[in-house]
Amino acid sequence: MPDSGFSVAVDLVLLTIRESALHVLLVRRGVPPYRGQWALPGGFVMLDEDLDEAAVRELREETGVDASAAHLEQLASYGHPRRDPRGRVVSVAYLALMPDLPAPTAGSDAAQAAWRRIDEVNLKRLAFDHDRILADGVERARAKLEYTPLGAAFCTPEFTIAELRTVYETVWSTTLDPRNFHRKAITTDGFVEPTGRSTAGERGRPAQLFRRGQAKVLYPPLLRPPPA
Amino acid sequence: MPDSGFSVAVDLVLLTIRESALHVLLVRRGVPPYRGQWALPGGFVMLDEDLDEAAVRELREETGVDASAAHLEQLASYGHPRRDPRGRVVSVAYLALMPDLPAPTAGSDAAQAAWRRIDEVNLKRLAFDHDRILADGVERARAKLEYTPLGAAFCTPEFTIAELRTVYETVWSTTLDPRNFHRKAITTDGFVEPTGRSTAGERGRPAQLFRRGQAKVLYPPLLRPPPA
DNA sequence: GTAATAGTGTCTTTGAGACATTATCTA
DNA sequence: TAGATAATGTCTCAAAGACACTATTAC
Repeated sequence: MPDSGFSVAVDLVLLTIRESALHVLLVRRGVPPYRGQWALPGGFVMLDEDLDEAAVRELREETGVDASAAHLEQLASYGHPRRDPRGRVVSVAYLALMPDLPAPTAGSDAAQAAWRRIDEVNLKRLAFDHDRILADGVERARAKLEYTPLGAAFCTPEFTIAELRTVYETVWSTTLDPRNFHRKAITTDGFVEPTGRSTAGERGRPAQLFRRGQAKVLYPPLLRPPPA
Repeated sequence: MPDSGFSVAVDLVLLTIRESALHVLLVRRGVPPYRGQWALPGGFVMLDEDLDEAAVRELREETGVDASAAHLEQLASYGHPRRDPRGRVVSVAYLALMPDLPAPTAGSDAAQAAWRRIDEVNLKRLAFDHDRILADGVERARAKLEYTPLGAAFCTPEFTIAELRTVYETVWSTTLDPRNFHRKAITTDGFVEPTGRSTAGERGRPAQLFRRGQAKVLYPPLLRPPPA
C-alpha cells in the first residue's frame, strides 16, 4: 500500500561570517540535472542512516567540516513532486552555523565549493528549490539569534563581546549600541560565561574572552529592532 | 546511485482545546504494526503529491476536518532507520491547531479516533516514535503563542478576549491576569481586530467580539512566565 | 603623550506585573 | 435589587534605548 519509490536527500544551509558579511557555502554541480549551476551541498540519505547522521556525514564529505565545530539543526523538508527531475526526492534541509575556519570547503566530488555572500546570492538562480531553502535557513538563523545564545556558533570557542555583537549586526543587517549590547550579554543568564582570559597584542584595551553560555533559550530574548 | 527504497508519510499533531484542557487527536491502529495501540493520525504520501497536500488530505480523510478550519504548518521530519518495522519510512510531521468543532473525528478506516488530554496521554505508549513527535508538536504550539497571533486558531472565527486568554492559560498551563492580558491583546498591533459585534444572552456584561489580526509576528511578543 | 578599543554608569522611555474601580448585562 | 463578567485606570518595577564617561592597552 505505501509507495516506496521515494528518495530522501539532505541539503545543508551552511552559514558563516567572513569579511563582515553573512556567507553561505554553495557547490557548483558537476553532473546533471542543473549541471554547472550553484546549489546547496547535500546528498542522498542511505537506507541504514538516520537523518541527522546523513546531515553530519554530508557536512564532512562535502565541506570537510567536522560536525563538532558547527551547530547543526534540522530546518524543514521540501517535497514537491517535480522538485527534482530525476524522480521523487524529498529533501530534509539542515541549517549549520559555524565560525570562519579556514575550512577546506573541498568537495569530495570534482565539484567546486565556494562561500558566497548572502546578499549577492539571492539574485542568482540556484538549482532545484534551493533558493527557497536558503531563504528559509537565513530567516531561521535570524530568528534563532533572538532567543538563543547561538550567535556564538559563528564565533571561535572563545570570543569577545564585541565579536559577538558584530555577529548580530551582520546577520541582522543592522547596528547595535555597543554598551547596551554589552549589558545585555553580561546580564542575561546563560548567554555567555567568562573564561578569565583576555585578548592581547591588539590595539586598544584588551577584551575579556567568553564562551557560549549553557542556556537553551535567552530570557528575556534579545529582539531585533522592529521592521518599522 | 540514490537509494529509492524510502516511503514517506505525514503524521498530524492535531491539537484543540476542550473542557479547559489541551487535547490531541489519536487513532487506534486497526492493523499491524502496533495494532491496537494509539498513534497520531497520518498516512503515506502519494507519488504525485506535495507534502502539504498530503497533510491536508490526511487531515480530511482521517479526521473529517477541512484544512480551512485549522491552522496547519510543517513541524519536523523523523527518519530513524528502524522507526517503522515495515521498512524505511521517513515521516514528515505537521502541526494543526483548531477550534473545538463538533468534528466527526471519524476515521476513514475502521480505526477509531478520540481526543485525549495532553497531560494524560504523555504517560501512555504511543506507536512508533509518536510520543516524541507529540512532545515536539506541543512545545512548538506553546512557543508559537508567544510571538504569533495563532492562539486564535483554537477559537471560533469570532471570539472574546477572555476566550483567547483561556487558550493561553490552557496551552501554557498557567494563569494570566485578565486585565494585563486584555491590554496586551488590544494594544499589540495585528494581534486581534474588532468586529464591532458583541456577545449577548450570556451572564454578565456583554463582551466585544474580535477576529484574528493580520500580523505574522507579535511585536513585542507575549512571553510565557519564566520557568523559575 | 595620542589613538583606539573595552568596559561602566546614568537618565529616559517603554512595557509588563500587581491591583482597584467602573460598566453593563442576566436573573 | 444582587451577582456576574467586561473593560478601563493607576502605580510600580524591569528592561531596553540613548548617551557620557572612565580604563587599559599599543604606539
